[in-house]
Parts: sequence; C-alpha cells; structure tokens
Amino acid sequence: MPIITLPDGSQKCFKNPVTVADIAASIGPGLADAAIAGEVNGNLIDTALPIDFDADIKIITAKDSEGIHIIRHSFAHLVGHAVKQLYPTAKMAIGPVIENGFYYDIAYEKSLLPDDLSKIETRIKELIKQNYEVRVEVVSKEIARKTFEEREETYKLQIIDEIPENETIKLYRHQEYVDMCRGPHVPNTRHLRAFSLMKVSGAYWRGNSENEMLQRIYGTAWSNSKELKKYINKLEEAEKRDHRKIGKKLDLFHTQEEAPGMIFWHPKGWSIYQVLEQYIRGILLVNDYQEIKTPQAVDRSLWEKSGHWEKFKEDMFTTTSENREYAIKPMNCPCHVQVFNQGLKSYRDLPIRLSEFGSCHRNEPSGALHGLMRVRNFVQDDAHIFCTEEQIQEEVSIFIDLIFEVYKSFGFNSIIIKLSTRPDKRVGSDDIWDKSEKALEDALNMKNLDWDFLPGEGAFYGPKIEFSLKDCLERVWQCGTIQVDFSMPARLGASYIDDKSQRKEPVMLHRAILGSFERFIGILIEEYEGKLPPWLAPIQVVIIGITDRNSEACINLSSSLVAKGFRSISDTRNEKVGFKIREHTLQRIPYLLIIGDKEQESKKVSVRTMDSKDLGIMTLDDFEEVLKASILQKATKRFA
RNA sequence: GCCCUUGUAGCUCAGCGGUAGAGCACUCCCUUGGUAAGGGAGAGGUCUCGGGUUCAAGUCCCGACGAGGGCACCA
Repeated sequence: MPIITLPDGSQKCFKNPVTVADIAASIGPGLADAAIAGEVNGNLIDTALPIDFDADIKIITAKDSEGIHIIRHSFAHLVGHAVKQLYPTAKMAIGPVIENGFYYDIAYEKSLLPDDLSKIETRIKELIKQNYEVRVEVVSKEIARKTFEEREETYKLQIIDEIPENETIKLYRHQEYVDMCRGPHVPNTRHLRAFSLMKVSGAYWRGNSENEMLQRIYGTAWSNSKELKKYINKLEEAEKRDHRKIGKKLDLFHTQEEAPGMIFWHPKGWSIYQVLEQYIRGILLVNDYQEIKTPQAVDRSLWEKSGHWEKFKEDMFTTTSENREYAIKPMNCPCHVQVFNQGLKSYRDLPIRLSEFGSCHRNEPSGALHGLMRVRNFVQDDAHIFCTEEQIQEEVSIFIDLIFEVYKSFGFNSIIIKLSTRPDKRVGSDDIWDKSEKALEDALNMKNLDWDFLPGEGAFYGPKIEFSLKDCLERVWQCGTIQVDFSMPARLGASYIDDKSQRKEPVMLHRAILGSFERFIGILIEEYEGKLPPWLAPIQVVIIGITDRNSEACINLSSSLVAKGFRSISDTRNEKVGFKIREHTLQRIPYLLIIGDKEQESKKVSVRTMDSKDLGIMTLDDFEEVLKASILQKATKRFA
C-alpha cells in the first residue's frame, strides 16, 4: 500500500505497487505523456519499475536538467542500436553522458568515417520515428553475463566482471538491441528528437594508452530542436573567437612547419606580450620579488639530481658539446636553487622570492600541440619562494590574493581552482605529502573560495593549487599555480642557518600567475574575441586623415601621442574615411581619431571607438584624458 | 605518441585524371572623398615534400612532415 507524496505535498495512496508511469497517468494524460523518469526519495528511477514503499516522488520530464541528462544517455543507446544494425560485428564498450551530449566507444574492425557517421545518424532518425518502447529489465549478474556472451559483447562482459557479485543489473531492450546501464532511460523513443552526431575520434579503452584504441562517436542532444539549434549556433560563434584565427587576422603571430609548437611573434603580438611582462614585473616588484635570469641549457647532471632526468628525459630537448650532454631547460626551478645556493642564507633572509621570465622548452607529444595554448617553447612568469615550513601558509595566502588581483585586471570572472594531490609516481615521504597538501588546503579554506580536489594530479615533487581559465569552447587550461615542494631543495643541496645555528632545508614554493605568456595571451584573445581593451591593445589609436590636406596633421599628432607613451599610428592612405574606419575597426583598434579640415582648423579631433560609438569632437587634451583613463582602468569595468 | 580529417596565390576557399581558378589583400592609374568596402588595369602558384600508378596526377595509391578534432600526456 504505497503512499506517494508529490512535490506539492499532496499524497496519493495506491493499493498495489505502482510505477512512475502509473503515478503520472493518475495526475493527467499530459504528464503521462511527458514522463521520462521519476525521482523517488531522491533517486532516479525508470518509469516502468514498480515502487512498493512509501515515497516522495517527482516526475522528471524533458524540462528538468535530469530529463535532458536521461535523454542524452538514451541517445547513446540509440547509437548502439543503429551501429549494431549497420555494422553487426561492432562491439559496444561504454556510452556515457558528457557536457552537452554523449559519446559511445565502439570496437570495430574498420574505421568509421564521417560518411558512416551520417549513415548512423540517418538510421537513428528512422529508429526514433518508430516511437518504440524501451523495455527495462532488472536481472542478475548471471543473466546479464549470459545475455552479452550470446551477443559476443566482450567489453560489456569485462564491465560486468567488475560489478560486485550480488548487485543487480539493468538491461535496456531497444527492440532487438540490448544495452546495460544504471539508467534510468526514456520509456519510449518519442522523447528523443533533437540530436546530432558531431564527430568520430579515437579513444583508448578505459582511458589507458596501453590498451587498444576504440572509435568514439560524439553526439549532442537536447530537449528540443530549438535548444539544439542554439547550441550549434554557440559553437559557430565560438569558432570566430579562436585565437589562431584572430591571431592571423590581427597579425599577432604565426607558426610554421620548421618549428612545430613554437611561436613566431609579430610586432603586434609581441606588443601584447610586452605589456603583460611589464605589468607582471611591476606587480612582482612591489611584492618583494627579485628578478633573475638563468641559463637556457644546463648539464644533464643537474637534471639527474633534480629528478627531472629520470621522469622527463624523453620530454626534454637535449644537445651535446665536447662530450657533455645538456638539456634545454624545461623548468626554471633547479636553476633558481643554484642562485639561492650562492652564499650562506640565514633564517632572517627568508622568505626569498626569486622570479624569472624563463623561457622553457618541453618536447610535448605532437598530438598535444594546440595554437598558443600548448606549445613546446613558452615563457613562464615563474618564481620560487624559499621559506620555512611555518611561512608556507602565509606565502600561499599572499599569493592567492595576488593572483586574484591580477586576474581581475583582465576581467576574468570564472576562475577554476583545483587542489591536485599526490600522484603515483612521486618523490618524498608520505609524511611530507601530508604536510604539503594540508598547507595548501588550509590556505584555500581561509579564502572562502570554491575549489575542488584533483586527486593524483600533483607534480612529482609536491601538491599544487591550479588556477585555470576556459577558452572559447570551454576547454579548461591551467594558467596560474602554486606548488609546495619539500623535496627539491634537499636534492639540490639548498640550506639556510636557523635560529639555533643549525643547517636546515628551506621549503620551496613554485608559483606562476599567468602561467605561460603564450597560453595566457591565447586565452585573452578568445576572452575578448580580439577586442583587447586599450591597456593591452597593440595599437591604441589610429589617426585617420580625410584628405591629403590633413596628412601632416595626422602624422604630427600620432608622433606626439607616441612620444607621450601611447601606441598610435596614422593612416594617410589615399582611401575614403569609410574604408579606413571599416579596416581599423576590424583590426580592433580601440580609438579612431578622424581629422578633416574642420578638426584641423579648430585644433580638435573627432573620436570614434572600436564598438562604433561616436564620442564626438574634442580637444587633444580631452582625448588624452579619455585614453589615459581607459588604459588605467584595465578591465575592472567588465568585472562588475 | 595513437585514431580520424586535412595541406591549392599573402588570406579565405573552389577545382578531385586532360593547358592552375574566384573574392579579398598587393602594385599602378583615376578619384581628395566626412564615420564599416569609390572605379579601372596589372602582377602573383614546382598545387607541403618524397616515391608510385597512368599516355597524362592538385586530382588516384604509399610514405614523411605540418595543421585540425578527439584520446593519452601535461614537471
């Protein structure tokens, strides 16, 4: 005699075990039609499974986020249904839900080509049109095993083997196709309408590169076609923000075959880079950092001592000279310890903060390279803080404030913070790891920030806090970081004299704010869609003459702005104003000054902005004030 | 590194067995025009590289390299 309580508090009493479908039907035919699943005492359940106990129940429809999740999951099954009809020898591995959609990993002797994708998509459309019933069945592990043995679904069998013995398994029958899943799933394919198969790619079975590579079909699915369209549209918009495209259009940088993963910075791109570097240099100066510069190539023995040789030998560029082997530095830390090691240090000297705009080379796997985001040569705004154990938390705390101050001036408002803990391959005792992880965790908790653990993702020498930003496609890239390191100072013989006249090893904090200039600029370009605010814009002002009577005035004005430290050029080409305005607007120049006979006579300028706003005619002094203010403000306005 | 896709003029792309194309950019000429493209003419390519098939190869096949999307990796 289950008593069912609905979200509005009303109760219904049933004589026999009921299903979510029954309950929905008892409320109304519309709801019965829309029911995708039920939330029973907080657990999602299929509409067809019986409930024989008192329960709080919510009917899930396509309007609920759980509903869309279920729809996506069921679409994965449909990929299975269609694939097995078209390619009977294919073996289905796993088909989970991901952000915006789903995928299915499939083992098949032939490569699935884009052409196959459209065939599969067509078949899915035929299947869903049949509005067939999806039948759920709760079975024992044995029956599940037998079912997939008959079907020679070897991957499903492997998954079953990992399910605890007495647990039940749910099978979902899509006509002749059977899949296995925790569920719930939609009761009928009529709930499945808005989807698109996006791409095929390779993916290792169980995410392990030692295993065979399966073929992964990615799809997106939504509750209705309007949502789907919105999503596709969003992807198209994102493509326009791609930093590689914008970098080419705005003439910022290029790469070429001869130097894969390394950037040729053009004057305009290098201007952005320089603004960033000078900005960070200024910030570090007032925060008691001391800037240094260390060698590009260092004898292998140092990398052996630091532990890098053992772990990253294959990933370093090496070179030889006179029988000695050198590695081009992949990190700055061992070199910074060398600087620290010069001269005897007292506890009174700590913390010592050494910074370097250090150019590093890492031989990244070719498949990992990605525009400015993942390169083989990059420059870090790197620094190492040598301190005592007691100073760690304070230093981490100061750093977190610093990074937020900097990110704020760029206008980033979604910063993803993760604490990566000890990996399998590591140096240092568990005791030390306990201490380091605790120090970072405490510092984070004191700041009242949203953050997550990333278990096992720490560096080999210590745990780290990562500050990540998203690109236009919402891919997450680590930028800032602070890492505790109790190991490297000892390995490289760093020490200081404590207040009892004893030698002690300092703790080392590795930290970067931007991370790599390359990656950070890539993120900036995508964040702003190339429309960099005046303080970052390679060219802040273009002075446009209307006729060649105005050329001299333009040139003079531009050079006077340059002399005052602004980035300005003049455009005195034999073109119409409209043409010049269009061109420089597309080049994302923040301010366009127009000088015609009128302005020349009145000694004023006509000012127009990058977003086509007309600021009217003003004196030069007034414009300089506008420009100065906009540069000073950085991006704080966007940070409302 | 692995799987799939891909590489034609400075850029964006068409051509997919039979003498290399378009738009924009570039050069020259006309035009001196007031807030997102004025007009005309011209120049520009060992079709990434190396093999092969063919009477004939940007075009088909194989390989290398680069790029794109994933996967794995990311000190």
